[in-house]
Amino acid sequence: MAATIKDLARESGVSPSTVSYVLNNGPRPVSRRTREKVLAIAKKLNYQPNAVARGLSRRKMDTIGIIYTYLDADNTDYYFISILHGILGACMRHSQAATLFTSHAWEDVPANMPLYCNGRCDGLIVVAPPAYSGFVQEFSAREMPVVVINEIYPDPKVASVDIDNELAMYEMTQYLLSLGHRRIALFCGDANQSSAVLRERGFRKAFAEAKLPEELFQIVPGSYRPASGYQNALKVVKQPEQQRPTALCCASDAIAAGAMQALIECGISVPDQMSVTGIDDVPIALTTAAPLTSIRQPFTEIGMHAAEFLLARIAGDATVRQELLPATLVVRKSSAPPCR
Amino acid sequence: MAATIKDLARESGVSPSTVSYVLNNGPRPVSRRTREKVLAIAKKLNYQPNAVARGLSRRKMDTIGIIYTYLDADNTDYYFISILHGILGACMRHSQAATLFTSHAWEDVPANMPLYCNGRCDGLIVVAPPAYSGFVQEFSAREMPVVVINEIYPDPKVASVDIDNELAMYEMTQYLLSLGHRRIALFCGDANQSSAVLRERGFRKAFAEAKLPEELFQIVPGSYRPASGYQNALKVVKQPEQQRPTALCCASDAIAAGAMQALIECGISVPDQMSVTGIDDVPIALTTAAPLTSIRQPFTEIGMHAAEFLLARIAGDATVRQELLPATLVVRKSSAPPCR
DNA sequence: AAAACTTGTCGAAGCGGTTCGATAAAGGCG
DNA sequence: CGCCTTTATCGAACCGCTTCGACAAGTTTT
Repeated sequence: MAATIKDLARESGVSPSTVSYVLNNGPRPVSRRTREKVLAIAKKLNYQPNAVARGLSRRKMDTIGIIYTYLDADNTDYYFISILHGILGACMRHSQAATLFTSHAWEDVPANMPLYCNGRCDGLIVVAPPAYSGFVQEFSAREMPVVVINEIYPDPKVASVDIDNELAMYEMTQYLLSLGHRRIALFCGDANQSSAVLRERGFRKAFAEAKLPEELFQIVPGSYRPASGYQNALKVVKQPEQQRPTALCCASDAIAAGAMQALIECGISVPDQMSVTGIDDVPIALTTAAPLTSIRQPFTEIGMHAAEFLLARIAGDATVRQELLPATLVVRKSSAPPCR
Repeated sequence: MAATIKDLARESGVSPSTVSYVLNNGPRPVSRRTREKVLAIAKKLNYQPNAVARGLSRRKMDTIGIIYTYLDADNTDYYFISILHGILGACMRHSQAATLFTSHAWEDVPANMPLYCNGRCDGLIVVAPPAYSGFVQEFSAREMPVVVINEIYPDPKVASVDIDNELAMYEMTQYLLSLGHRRIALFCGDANQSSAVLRERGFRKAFAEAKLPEELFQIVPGSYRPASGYQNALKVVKQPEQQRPTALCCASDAIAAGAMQALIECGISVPDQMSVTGIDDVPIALTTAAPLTSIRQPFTEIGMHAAEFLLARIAGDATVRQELLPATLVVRKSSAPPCR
């Protein structure tokens, strides 16, 4: 069995409390002789403090929880793992552990609320919940610090990290317009994600500012998955060539990859006959038939900042931050001026 | 503050121990009246047992740990997230939490040994460590149950889950030979992963059984990343057409995607001028210029089985299982008979 | 009817730490 | 040299829950 603080106390001839003071460097001073003796014995016994006992006593487990749902591997793989990487990096730097909570659907989350708040975690990061989910505020009611990733929560008391989705799509649309495209289709993401709503808004804004008539663009609802892009592309392709858009502006790289697959199958070459753009800049963007023009999301930073915010709040910092991180346009070969 | 078992006891006029018996259905019997009274109060106070106190008392946290390293997002994204999905699914079914431990390199893992064994976790899953890492056995020495994913550990006392890598590559090679290919290049994965070693062995075995001379195949060392496939493909392409292989048999889809990118850039069409195959069957296999012929790894099942094994051991089952899960060939458009 | 269980409950100890109050020894100061 | 402060240590209480021993009351067994 693992050595306990009592074993150390007995072996080194001092009381358990003194051992504790040595191990934690305080809060009471310890004489040099005692300190060295205890540390030597600790090393000899290969002592490791029990995190659970420590957590119970301090009411702090040095652990944060991460809540997400496994929607669809095609969609969430790179996105989630990169954010996770950012979160875990920050956790490691601060010697914190991370516990993962998953469920099949966001609807299951409220029922598990007690699970998240049973003392195991000191705070929570919620990754990409549906727009403005109500359960987020319940955590505050339970005095559980929370940071939301992937949307800026309307309640300024909820910390959140995201990119400026509206601006991102605004810039992408402007870029396509600057190439000379006039008829552009927007392939939207899941309407229940605030990112999808904001991206659509950015798209419309660019058109409005360019004073182009609404007839020129098509807003095609869908989801963030490749299948959505595939199906929507097939529909668009059926349109008579006069009305057909010259560019598909997709709300994600996954959508764009699906769309491009459909175009290839229909014998439409990218970018000669059709430009295609995505958002996210995930690895899939590099392996499509024509590498994707996209907007790079700083996933790792997003995760890292979220974790840093959360840890600061847990440590007592009362400021609630809501942060938009910069996203940058990456031009590749899937976009070109229209040939018509 | 959250209600404790003492609050319940006071409110319902019984002792804390009786409350505990009610909440846990035992181990002592409780009268129906008392039970109902306590449960009513618990509901009224929105009581949630503190997992940390419970864990300390029972010496069981209902948590498993997952150890992995974040090598490279291009490589590990889908692979890891799918395994994670399988693990978490099993955890949720058994009401267990999962804590993630990451580090930049496997070399850092031994130093963190105490962190993994400080009472936080009841057992560990190690995902894809370098071949036969020594630290795995240290866990056994600390009486910490462990399951290794991605290799069958030589020590039969270490539980492990994997596919039959040798057989998988053997079948893929046989398939290419059956198409009529004779000159085939194997693009290997990281030599320190046992999967890479076994896949190479399967490749050689197929050639040996077909009684084909060794001159016909080329074994090209590399890593599991796309860049490795890209660079190795560029080298292969430079060979005079007479000696150049007619098929690139890649040890992973990521390698194959990189290789295909290079072939496209060199104007070599797949599969007409060159067949390309992968292993893993991850989403990237569907978005390459020609969809990849690959071998499907049951990632989710691998994770699920690993978690089930681990939880069974934690629950007291002494049997140590080492399991090979079936992997299946998926033929797509990146492979065809050679044209020469 | 006494002995032997069973049922239902309580108090106390324990899990492995942290931390507060008390205390003794050592050092500083007028 | 007393008085006060600082330093170093100990014992005990506590974090919130589980579980064991004890015991009273009710139920069987012999």
